[in-house]
Amino acid sequence: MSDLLGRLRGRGWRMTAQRRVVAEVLDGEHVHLTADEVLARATARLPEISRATVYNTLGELVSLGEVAEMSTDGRAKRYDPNAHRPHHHLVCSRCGAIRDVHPEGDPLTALPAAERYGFAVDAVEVTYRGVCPDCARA
Amino acid sequence: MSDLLGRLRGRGWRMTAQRRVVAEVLDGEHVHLTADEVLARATARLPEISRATVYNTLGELVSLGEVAEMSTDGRAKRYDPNAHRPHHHLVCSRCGAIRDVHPEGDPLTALPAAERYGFAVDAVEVTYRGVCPDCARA
DNA sequence: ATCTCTGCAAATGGTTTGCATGAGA
DNA sequence: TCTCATGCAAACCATTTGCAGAGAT
Repeated sequence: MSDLLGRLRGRGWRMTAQRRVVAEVLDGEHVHLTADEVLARATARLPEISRATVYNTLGELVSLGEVAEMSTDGRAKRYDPNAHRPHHHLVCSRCGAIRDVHPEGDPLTALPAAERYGFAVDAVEVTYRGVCPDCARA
Repeated sequence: MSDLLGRLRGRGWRMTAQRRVVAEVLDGEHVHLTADEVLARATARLPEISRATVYNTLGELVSLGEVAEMSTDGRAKRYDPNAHRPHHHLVCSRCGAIRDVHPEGDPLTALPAAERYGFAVDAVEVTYRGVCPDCARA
């Protein structure tokens, strides 16, 4: 729990039952749910929530900068509530498990000026891929 | 030109007019086309090529390891023919322009063992984001 | 009271698939 | 010849949108 709801309230975000449930479902560490998974968990707590509302709310949280969209693997986008603290991702190539990681050093400095093509670089996304302990054991 | 076709022929890849055109369209440096763009350029050279064939062929090139799929931004996947030489991407946040870049040092070493959660890490994808010179000027 | 969020359902965009035909090795 | 790639169209999946009504501030 990293108090996503508290932060949202502090920003004067309009609160409704649906929006609260989406934020609750999303809050935590190492959480990377798809929109569909968010809908499923939200429906469990509040049956009268609709798919469109989940998408609307996710989109809003993303544009508020409170949730980050990961377009990592094939199909559906995943939503990561840890947008306020920069981190990277470690993904299992077999089962798709995802962990948040914090590399040492500033990844931006790894790109030499000669390789910047005149871009003003201000962010970097890093995804490490490998096999998780559970899959390695099996 | 990095001779994608030559490599494919060398691997005994079944050659047809359609497959050759897709490979030709894709070959080069800093090429990151969507399936739709590949179809458009392929159609210009060979009108009787179909969308399904483009998708089939792209999928096959990806599973052969000759082309890499980038799931970077929002909508459509992009296809990168430089899969044989590891590199990262530099993307313009405004216009979406993409360049291939080659950071110094091994990016894999940037992830401390204590942050690996027991994973056997074997690859890393890096996307730098910033504003390209053209957009900065405007 | 006002402003907007919500639900429904239909539309959209990207990608995949089934099947009969036709071309490669 | 025998296999497999192709084309067409329909299916699919994730996501977006229009609209009328309910709900929050």
